[in-house]
Amino acid sequence: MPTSFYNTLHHRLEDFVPMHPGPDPADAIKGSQIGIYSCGPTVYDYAHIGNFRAFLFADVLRRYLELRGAHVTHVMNMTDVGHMTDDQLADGAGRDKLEVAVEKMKENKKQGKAQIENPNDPFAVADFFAQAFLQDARLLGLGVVADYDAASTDESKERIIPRPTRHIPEFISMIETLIARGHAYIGADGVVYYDIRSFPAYGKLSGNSLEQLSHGAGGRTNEQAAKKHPADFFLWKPDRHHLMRWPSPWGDGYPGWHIECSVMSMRALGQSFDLHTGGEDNIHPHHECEIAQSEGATGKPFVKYWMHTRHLMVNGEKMSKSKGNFFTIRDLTARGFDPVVIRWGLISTRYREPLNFTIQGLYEAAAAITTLRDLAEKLTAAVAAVDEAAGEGDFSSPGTTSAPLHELVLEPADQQMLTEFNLAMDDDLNVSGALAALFTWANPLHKQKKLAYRQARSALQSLKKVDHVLGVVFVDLQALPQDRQRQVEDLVQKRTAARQQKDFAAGDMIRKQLLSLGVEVKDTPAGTTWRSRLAPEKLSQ
RNA sequence: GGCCGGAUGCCCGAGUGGACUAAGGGAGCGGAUUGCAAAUCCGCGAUUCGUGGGUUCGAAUCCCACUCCGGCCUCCA
Repeated sequence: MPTSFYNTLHHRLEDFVPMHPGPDPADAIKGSQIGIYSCGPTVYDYAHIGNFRAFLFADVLRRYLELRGAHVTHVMNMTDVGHMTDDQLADGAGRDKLEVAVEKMKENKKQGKAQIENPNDPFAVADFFAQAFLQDARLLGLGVVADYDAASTDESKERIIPRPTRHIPEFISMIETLIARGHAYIGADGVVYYDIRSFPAYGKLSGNSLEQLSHGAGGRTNEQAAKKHPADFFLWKPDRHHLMRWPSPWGDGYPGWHIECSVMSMRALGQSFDLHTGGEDNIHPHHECEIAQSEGATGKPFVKYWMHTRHLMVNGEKMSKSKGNFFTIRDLTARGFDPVVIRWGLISTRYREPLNFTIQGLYEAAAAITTLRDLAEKLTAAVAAVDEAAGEGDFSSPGTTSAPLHELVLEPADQQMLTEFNLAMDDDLNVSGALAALFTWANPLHKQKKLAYRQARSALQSLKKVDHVLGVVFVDLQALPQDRQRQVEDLVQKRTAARQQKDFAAGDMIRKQLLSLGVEVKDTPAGTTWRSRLAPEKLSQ
């Protein structure tokens, strides 16, 4: 069963074979070294769920390859160079986006809701939103950010999540190379342009020909006397008045918005690497231009597999601020949805299908995750009971058990589930199909009253494996704030007291109160327990 | 105008020629359990896959036409 992905470069499903395969000829992914570069966020504002769909798709890809035994080096940029807002004059007219962000910050400061010390400093503004992004990404469990946090030096962090403003000299040097190799020229206006006619493959990724591009009916490839071809794009633009600017051989100015990914990806992953991901809007022009730049500069094939995710819709419409269907991660967590729910909502639809995001969908996600977490709890308890008796210690933390997890021989049912899960994932990351395999497996376990130790241990191990990809079961939920926790415990006690006196009306009232605090109680023969809900109380009509 | 996707039950969403009397999740309904809940258990629900043709022994799956929806074509994940 070959692993296949849809490669945008060739517009078809292709078997995935890593450039640096593992030792086993029957399974090239196991033990392979795989480089992935993902187009990351721009840090002019808070990232929204649409952005995160793209980042999470890359995360699922990366985690699945890890599950298959690959050593993945995952790189994601964070664009902090201000690019332009105006699409009518594509070659860098209009206002700088960071300039807009700076204005907004200044306005906030005036209104007393200052977010940073000096809102005039574009670097500080970019840094503010970069930190906000990292926070959101941690909540959603992006592996690349975990790598970043675990990295011990600034340089290693910079390889994992590079920031363009820290690599300007490298951009300049690549532009010089492109000029030297005849792929770039200085226009009559002093701007350095890429000469797309020097790179005949330009347009391959999006299925465009140069002919079509020059006659684009969108009318957006504006004729400019300074350029040789209307679709030539700029690499460096001298502009002494630009907010962020750096010295260069072509005058003080700023880089084009494609060069950063060419430079930073090759810097971390080498001149040729396996996978490059992004949103579908990146295909043209961004990735098209990246290929032209990178291959123009090195003369080598740049990326083997290009993967792009479809855009996200909200309630059947394009997400936009004016329609009121624009969500950030903090919007949703503030409403009481746990980040795991958001993660599930964004990954459970296959990346190449358009995703219609709804609040209803988040409730469904919460229900599905709760089922799996309940099962995990049951399995863990069954295993812990025996381990404790045998003095084997805590199974849930690897390394403390006498039998390391990876040496376990799995039960046939578990093995079958993993096989089916992988089969679906091998089919261009069919997450929905993979989840079906998981639930089909989970249901009988749920129903089973008593679990044998062997069975529970094997099942737990299997669930952990698939959760390496899903990242929603064996992760901590958002903790209640201290004061809220005390309030909850107090209420639970009051309820227990009321119930002991058979005052069920009072008890039920308190249960409702707890529900509105995001907490549900469970009465068992052993007593009352409570836990946080993954989704807020549904407003009843 | 060019290029590219999509349409499956109440909702989300697999399935791309025969094991489909269509996976899985959610919501719903009836019953068991419960002080009532939650969780769990048992049971129920698409003779049908946007519409119309065609190919085939056989189609959700292939072909043609049509309708509708969405994306990209130098802001965008």
